[in-house]
Amino acid sequence: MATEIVLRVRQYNLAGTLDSGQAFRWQQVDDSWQGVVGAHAVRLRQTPEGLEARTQAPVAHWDWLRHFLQTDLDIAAVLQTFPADEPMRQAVAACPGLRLLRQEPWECLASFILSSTKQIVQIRQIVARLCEQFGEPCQGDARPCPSRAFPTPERIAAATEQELRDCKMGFRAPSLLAAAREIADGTLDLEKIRTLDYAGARAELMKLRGVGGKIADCVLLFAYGFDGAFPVDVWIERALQELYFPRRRASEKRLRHFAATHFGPHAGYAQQYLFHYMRTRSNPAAGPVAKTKPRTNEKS
DNA sequence: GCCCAGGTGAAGC
DNA sequence: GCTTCACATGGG
Repeated sequence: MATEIVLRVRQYNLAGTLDSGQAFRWQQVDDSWQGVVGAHAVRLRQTPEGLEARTQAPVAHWDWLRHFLQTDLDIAAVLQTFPADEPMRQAVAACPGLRLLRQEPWECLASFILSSTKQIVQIRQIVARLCEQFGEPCQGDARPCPSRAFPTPERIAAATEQELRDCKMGFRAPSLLAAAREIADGTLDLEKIRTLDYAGARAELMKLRGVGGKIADCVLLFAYGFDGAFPVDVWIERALQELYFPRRRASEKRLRHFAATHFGPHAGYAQQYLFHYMRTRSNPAAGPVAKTKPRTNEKS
């Protein structure tokens, strides 16, 4: 049993990865990142050797952490499959070592149900309230700040809509409640999703209220490892429009088709680099990003 | 105050 | 098929 390990890994940008809008429970504390993986409260730190991890309570092994962080993935091999165009080159250069995590499906699904038309900072706040309210405390001494596991579907299913709304999730509360109930009563089997192909898995998730194509793709990519899933949100739509179709307005359907054919077998990875690039390329001190509202056929 | 946010679903044409 | 709108809430 141990509480510390160093995971030797290269080309891993821990801060970029934990802060890139795929997971919502990681908080920077000094030079470390504090979060919860399953039932484990853990603190991570980037070192020259790799990633140093410290858990709140002793653990028998570290497979759960390697899996979550995907430290065994050959990122160089993934990058080689990206199209050799200028936007991708810049996106990768903007955050070398950016990775995809492999999250627990329920937590990922629930988090992204809560994500719609919310800024990432607000999603974090809602998820934090939800965990504080309904999550089981993690083992070990949690001072100074309490750490809790993500609440189970059963626990959420047992809550009232008003209790969920009290976590400030607004109109997303009925969707979260319905999803929790379907999983708790076995109507939806999140483990079975693993056995389906991409289209089948996506269709299965989209049966849930409040889960459309975008959220389904996020869950397929961030929790199930469908690398071809390519979530298109407002940032990615803007990225594709500006970087690949600068002269004419492309329909959403056209953008989706382009995304599905241009970025290769690890399109989801490419998407994450583009997303992070778009979100961070503007200098906050220089003011907001120029928001060009999509127009119908700008005259050049 | 105003605009927008890792959207979705329903209603209108 | 496409466009518009409501839906809660809060950051900037």
